[in-house]
Amino acid sequence: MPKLSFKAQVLQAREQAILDAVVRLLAEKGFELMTLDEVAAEVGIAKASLYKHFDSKESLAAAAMVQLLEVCLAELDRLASLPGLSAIERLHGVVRWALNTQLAGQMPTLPAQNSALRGALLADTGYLSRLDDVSERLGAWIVDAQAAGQIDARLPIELVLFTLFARACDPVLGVMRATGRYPDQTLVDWLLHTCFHGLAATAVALPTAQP
Amino acid sequence: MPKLSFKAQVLQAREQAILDAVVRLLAEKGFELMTLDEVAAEVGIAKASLYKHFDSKESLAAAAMVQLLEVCLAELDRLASLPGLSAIERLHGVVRWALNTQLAGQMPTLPAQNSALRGALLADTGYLSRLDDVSERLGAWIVDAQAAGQIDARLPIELVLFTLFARACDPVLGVMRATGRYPDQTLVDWLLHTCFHGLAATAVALPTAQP
DNA sequence: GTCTATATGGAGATAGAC
DNA sequence: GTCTATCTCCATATAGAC
Repeated sequence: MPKLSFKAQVLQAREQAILDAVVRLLAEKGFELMTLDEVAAEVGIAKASLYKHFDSKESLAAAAMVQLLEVCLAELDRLASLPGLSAIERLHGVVRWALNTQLAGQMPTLPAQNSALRGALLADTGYLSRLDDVSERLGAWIVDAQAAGQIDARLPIELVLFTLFARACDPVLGVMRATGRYPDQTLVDWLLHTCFHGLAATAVALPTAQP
Repeated sequence: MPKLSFKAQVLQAREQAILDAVVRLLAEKGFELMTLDEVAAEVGIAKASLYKHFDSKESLAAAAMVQLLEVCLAELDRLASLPGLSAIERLHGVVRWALNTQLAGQMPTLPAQNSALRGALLADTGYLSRLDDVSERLGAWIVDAQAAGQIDARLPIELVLFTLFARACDPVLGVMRATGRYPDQTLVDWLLHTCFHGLAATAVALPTAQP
């Protein structure tokens, strides 16, 4: 790739700072309640300057979602590269990563059916292609796990996939955390357990807290 | 109770129509995107007239949420009155009712942590007392189900309770429905199954579609 | 209580100097 | 590209006649 001038590097770093702030604010307040004034304030630039980097609030949020998917894809790469993991163990790893990302305040909730953001995302090919990529790779693991008798083969792949997406932003984590009664990693273990084994009593051991 | 004059009855019917519209719009678009113009249009009255019935958008939404909790309490009454049901069967019944309510477009999503609605709800004693009521009654069933070995006794009651609330508005239902590939009741059965038994393969039979 | 008309404020987006 | 200042729209909320 071409060498970037110092100025271009500064510019890119600023854009990165903007996207980080947007991801955080999307996770904290959601698209509707996030204001560009807040974004500008958090980055430390003028609101008007945001428009030199992005066309609109929607495109700004879409770029942030693309960045999140990139981070997700990197995690999928990491899990895929770990030797000796079964398909279900990789899926556990993804959910654990997602819940920890949520704990870190960096997991936006899924855009509601009616949000203005939804339309922008569906029109953004960069977003869609990465979403497809994530779905394809998770889908393959789901198929493998079903073949291995680890995921219920009576459930359609897409149901499993959407459920994993939904659990990544499960509001239960935030509400339970707000009680202040349990360590973060215990909550992650519990949610991981209820995601794959439900609320019913089972012979399955609860996962023990992992970093 | 005192007999209502005809005029008072008309007034009460109008308030009921308003609350129904608000519940529907809250379910469809959420609090932030719901506008009072829409509410007024749907009811067929002028926007200003809404303010003769309710002080603000927040109090209007809070009244709608109270109404939803009333419907929920009535369903809890109904399930409690059915003879011969075990605690877990009653909990299944509640989740099934919630999912069907969501299918009917009458289940608003939980207010986000940061929403202006949240503050209004936490300040509304009518809402809080009914929420406590629902929580108490579900909590008792959860304790019973844990004692009977039907709900995992290693999970705190509040975790189970919050999970049930979250599953009532699970976005997976709407997304799966949008694919148009599966009958509504099949989706309800699947979500009921994943709520209590998770995504993992089990020896448990899938629930068969119920009305 | 219901209406039409209006006030008010907030947030996305733009203008134009530097 | 960044800034200050401004425009514009839209949604909540209110005024005042009937």
